[in-house]
Amino acid sequence: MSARTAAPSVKRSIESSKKPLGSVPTLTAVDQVDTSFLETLLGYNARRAALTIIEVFLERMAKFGLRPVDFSVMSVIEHNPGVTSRQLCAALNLLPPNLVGLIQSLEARGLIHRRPHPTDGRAMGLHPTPEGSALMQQAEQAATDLEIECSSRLTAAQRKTLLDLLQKIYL
Amino acid sequence: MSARTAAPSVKRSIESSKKPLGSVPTLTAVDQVDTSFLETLLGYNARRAALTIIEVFLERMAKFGLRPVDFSVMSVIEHNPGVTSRQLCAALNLLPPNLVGLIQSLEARGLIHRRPHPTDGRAMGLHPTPEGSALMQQAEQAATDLEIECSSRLTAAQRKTLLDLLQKIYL
DNA sequence: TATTGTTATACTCTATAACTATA
DNA sequence: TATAGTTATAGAGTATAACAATA
Repeated sequence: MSARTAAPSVKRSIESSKKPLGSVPTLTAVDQVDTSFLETLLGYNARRAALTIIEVFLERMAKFGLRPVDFSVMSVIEHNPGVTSRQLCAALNLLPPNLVGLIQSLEARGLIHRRPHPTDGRAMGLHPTPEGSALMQQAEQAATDLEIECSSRLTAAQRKTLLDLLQKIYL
Repeated sequence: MSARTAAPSVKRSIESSKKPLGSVPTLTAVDQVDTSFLETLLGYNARRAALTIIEVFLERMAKFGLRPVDFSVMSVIEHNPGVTSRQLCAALNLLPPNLVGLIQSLEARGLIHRRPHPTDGRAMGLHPTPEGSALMQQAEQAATDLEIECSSRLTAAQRKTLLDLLQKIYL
């Protein structure tokens, strides 16, 4: 790690590499940016990795009209027909107000429909339509494909390890 | 309750041939939400893990007045005095317009100052003030501490493995 | 002509408070 | 009283286009 002493390729008015506290600030140029400290932080690395994958996700999923959260919601509905909005929020860590428009949009597109909950009159069960199921079958395959591509520098065993370790953070 | 629990919490992928298409839609209740498919996706897991850590980050860093991006920017400036905005954008994957207000805010708080770049008249070198350096020394320690807490279910070796694997995704 | 920093702006995402109807 | 779903809205985060000064 080359954290402490900045490595200026272009030194103009530098006398020494140590920083006397009262001295006039030196005008240094940075040739290569050192991010080694940030790279020791899980939060930073997890966020950067997530955003990298999501960027590819957005491109590939555009043809399905599914953003990441749409995809997650549809996937949970597909695998849990009859799930309620409240359950979706708990499972995906979403806030109820932000789910309302999303659900309405999916219903308007004919991908899901809402039916009365069998026991709770306040709740609505969310079910995939045949069109929604067909779409998700394609979308989940596409998601799996792009994930493999994004982790092409990992072996299958490393990929599995990564999944397990990440889940130990948030589950 | 007497609900027909047609949706077991841990189930195989059944659906396709088992669902008579013309049948009356069943009103099913879901007891436990199955998110096993999403949990096979790196993007989903990385995002959930990142958000979990960032949530703690926001709490702990509030007393320093540093949000995640503020912290990242200050950390890079601290370890790379004289770095330019453009270099910051490249290193942290930020967009220049979004950095302007952030830099102005940090400067207004007396945490950094901007000085002419030694060779490029268009650019400004970003330098930490003594106050900024002092703040970051505390903030980086706090960040390291909370990271350790958030990964308390991981051994030191596992934590290192996780960092390495995440960097293979985005670096 | 290309790049740095900047302004203005729009769009998305996320968060909070409060309401309704049912439990 | 508590919960499910909803409405309205505010705030944060992220995106593109265009401009002036400098390379």
